[in-house]
Amino acid sequence: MDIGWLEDFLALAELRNFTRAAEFRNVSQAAFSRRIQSLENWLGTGLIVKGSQPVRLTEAGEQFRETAQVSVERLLETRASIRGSQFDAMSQIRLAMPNVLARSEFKRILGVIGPRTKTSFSVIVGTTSEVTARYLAGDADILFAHDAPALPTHEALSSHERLALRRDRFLPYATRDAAARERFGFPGTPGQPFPLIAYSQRAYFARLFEHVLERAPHRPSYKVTVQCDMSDVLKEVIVAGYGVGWLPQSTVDAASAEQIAPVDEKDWAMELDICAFRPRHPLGPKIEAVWEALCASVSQG
Amino acid sequence: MDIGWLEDFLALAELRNFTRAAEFRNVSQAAFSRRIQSLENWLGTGLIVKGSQPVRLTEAGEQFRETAQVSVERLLETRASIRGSQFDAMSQIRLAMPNVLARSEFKRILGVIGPRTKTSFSVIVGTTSEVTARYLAGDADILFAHDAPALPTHEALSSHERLALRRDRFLPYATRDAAARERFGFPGTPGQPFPLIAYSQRAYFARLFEHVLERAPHRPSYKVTVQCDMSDVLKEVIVAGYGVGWLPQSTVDAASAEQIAPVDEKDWAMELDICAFRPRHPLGPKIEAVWEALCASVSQG
DNA sequence: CATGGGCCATGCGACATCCGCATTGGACTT
DNA sequence: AAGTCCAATGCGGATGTCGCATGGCCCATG
Repeated sequence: MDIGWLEDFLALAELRNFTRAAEFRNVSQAAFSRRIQSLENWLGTGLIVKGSQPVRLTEAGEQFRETAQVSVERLLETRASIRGSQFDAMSQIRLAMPNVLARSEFKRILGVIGPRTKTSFSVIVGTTSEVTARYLAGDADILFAHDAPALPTHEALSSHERLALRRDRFLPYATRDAAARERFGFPGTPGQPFPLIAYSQRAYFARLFEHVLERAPHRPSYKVTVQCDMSDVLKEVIVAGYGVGWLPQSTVDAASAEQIAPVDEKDWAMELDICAFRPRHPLGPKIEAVWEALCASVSQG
Repeated sequence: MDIGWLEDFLALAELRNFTRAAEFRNVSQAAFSRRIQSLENWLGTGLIVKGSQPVRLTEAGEQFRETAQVSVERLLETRASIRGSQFDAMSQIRLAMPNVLARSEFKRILGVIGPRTKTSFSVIVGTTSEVTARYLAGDADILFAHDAPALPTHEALSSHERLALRRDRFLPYATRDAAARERFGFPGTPGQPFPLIAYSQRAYFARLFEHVLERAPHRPSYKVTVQCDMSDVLKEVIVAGYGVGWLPQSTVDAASAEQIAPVDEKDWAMELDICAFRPRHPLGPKIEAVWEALCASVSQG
């Protein structure tokens, strides 16, 4: 029996919906459903009332929920405590950040925290949801991520300390070539869709994009030209003139800025923060020093 | 993180020896070692002091031991409790027994318990260690097994209720063919080994056999002819005249008794019990009724 | 100091499990 | 009655785990 199953069950008991709970737990709905079945099989009894909407727990499910909660909490707390007492001897600090920040921001972050500490760093990179899950699972000490207050990266991060390092903007870019920009016709009309360089379905930026559309003056019409979950790849495609795509301003360096420019900033941009997250409990002197350096860099401007 | 890892760690903390703990947990030493590593990796710190003999826990290990103990106990207790409250609705009673008992004793057992209950039975069969492990893991309600008080089937069974159903004897058999028996020369001498039909290394009966040898008047010399972990297979080989092999008397039915007979019973036999085991906590009305039927069958003779 | 035995770690190939995708089956809504 | 939302399941592929065999280490013993 995996304690991940317990966490799955707790998420399901909380959200009362397999699909949302699966999303929360960062697995497919299919896998999630089977994990709950595995847990029921281990217990030897059903936890969920079949064919009820929304999900309801059986009597056994209610009884088990408390034990699951207590056990998971105790195990995770003990792990955190042990890790905390080991921090002095810890050889390296583990940072997690999505690919886009690893490329555009890591140098800056290292400039802030590097000089003040003698430890080495281990950097976990991947998609936003991947690194967030790994941070929440305790695989990293500090998480860096884009985060819009209106659209949190992950609900579970709300119980963590959040430090906005600096402002960023998420806005549409296109090549500077006037003829191409004219041809795209952004933001388009229902009859004339513009070519969109889009994020993959599950990416955090895809959710941000949806959010932008919902708050826009009108729903534009578009046709997806290229889809990918890495901003840097999308940027290259935009540079090559294949269409319009949303990028965090921070990823557009001087070289790229010569080739691409924002389109119609006013209505289609979204403010967001580049944030650092850390657990609220003490993390040992070295990591605390790093965190203080981050805080200081913010307050100093 | 699997709670099996926690049970592994608790066994190791208790026994202070990887090899014994692995045996206790019914896995290879290699797998056991890797599971401890997995747990250490999940915790992010070492639990075992490297290069110490016997095994010693680190400070973190001592700290984690208590949490592991509490969490495992709580989870298993809650499972048992939930299962207990579900017993009325339980469709079938789960019996576990080694192959040899499934073939020779199940009919008798069913004759005792079958008439008094209306539920159906699910029978888990396998090697003794397999079914014992599954019973201990909660996959069965009642375990049937051979058990010699001097050589318990599994240490963990000592905390379970034990009911000796009837006596059995573990003793050497050979074909009735006089010429062959003469040729075997059992119990042999250092110079003239007898042909042994032996149990596989890890089988419970292999341990019993070793125990018999240790208590025998002299250490005989033998040569393994055939090795297998199923008594019934060994019996066929003995019938075919390939050598001498130890069998539980209960497996020798009338048909076999015409072809094989014990050899030198006095010094090479061992008394053992055919036992039923059950957890000490209440198990619900149906299973309690079965247990009472078993008890009654013993006291009535 | 050399040797042997007990003990834990690891390379390797085989096997089981778990995952994601796509789809089905079922209940409820419009 | 068609549409929508939701959980369960068949299937192919990836990932992890196992046992076996072996290697390296320490310690006890001659």
